[in-house]
Amino acid sequence: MPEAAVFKALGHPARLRVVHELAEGERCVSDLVDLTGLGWSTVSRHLSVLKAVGVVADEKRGLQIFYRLKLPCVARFAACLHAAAEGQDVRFTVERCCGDVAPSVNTP
Amino acid sequence: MPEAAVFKALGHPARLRVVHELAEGERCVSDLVDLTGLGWSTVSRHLSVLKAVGVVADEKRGLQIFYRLKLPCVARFAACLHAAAEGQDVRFTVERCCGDVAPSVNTP
DNA sequence: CTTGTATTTCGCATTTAAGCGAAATAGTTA
DNA sequence: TAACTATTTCGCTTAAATGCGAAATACAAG
Repeated sequence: MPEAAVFKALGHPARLRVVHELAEGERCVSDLVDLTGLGWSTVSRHLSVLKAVGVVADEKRGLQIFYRLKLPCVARFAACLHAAAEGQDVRFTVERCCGDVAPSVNTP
Repeated sequence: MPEAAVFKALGHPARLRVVHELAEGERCVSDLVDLTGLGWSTVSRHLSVLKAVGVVADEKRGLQIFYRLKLPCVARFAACLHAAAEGQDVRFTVERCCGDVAPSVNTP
């Protein structure tokens, strides 16, 4: 059951917030420190957890390290759960499981 | 970030195995004890975790309590992750986010 | 009403995760 | 090369999760 590690990595509020933020685009560590309100070392550890299971990737450019979302399906699934929690519904076609997709949310 | 609790609940090998098993159909607790090889009290606790976040539901019928998967999208997402881990791809159309769907797996 | 079956709750020991600040690292700019 | 910036690693403390067996609960069958 190796994919349990992915769920586990996402099962922390701060890490999930980071994933949502990265769904909007690349961010450097200091952005994510601001976003979460946690300490540098803590954020760094969270990022290493996400990276270890392949959810994010990092790339050094200039002085900073930029993180990006490697598995977009994670953000879609999170939206699905969020909609389910609100009694709403999400309809979309997944052309490529972990690639781009055009989601839409509707009330039931 | 309330959906983090769902990810957290799924982020344990035994619970994820249970979810996969329930994707095949209803099971009673003793089935899941056999499946996981864990003790009754441990399985019961895992089930209560899954139930608390709305991933499964239980129903007492006769002498036993049957558990069923309440959020099918969980099983689909797990299949997506599994495929991604193997370098494969899953294509499907989600008509209803947490309802039935016809998935298909292909090599890239 | 007593017994038996299926499951959950409790209490405890062990392991694992979270968070922080200090120190280390790596690469940049002066 | 020295100082600076961005980030990670280390060491530590505290909190939470895991697993078990024993006891409790619920309820059906005799």
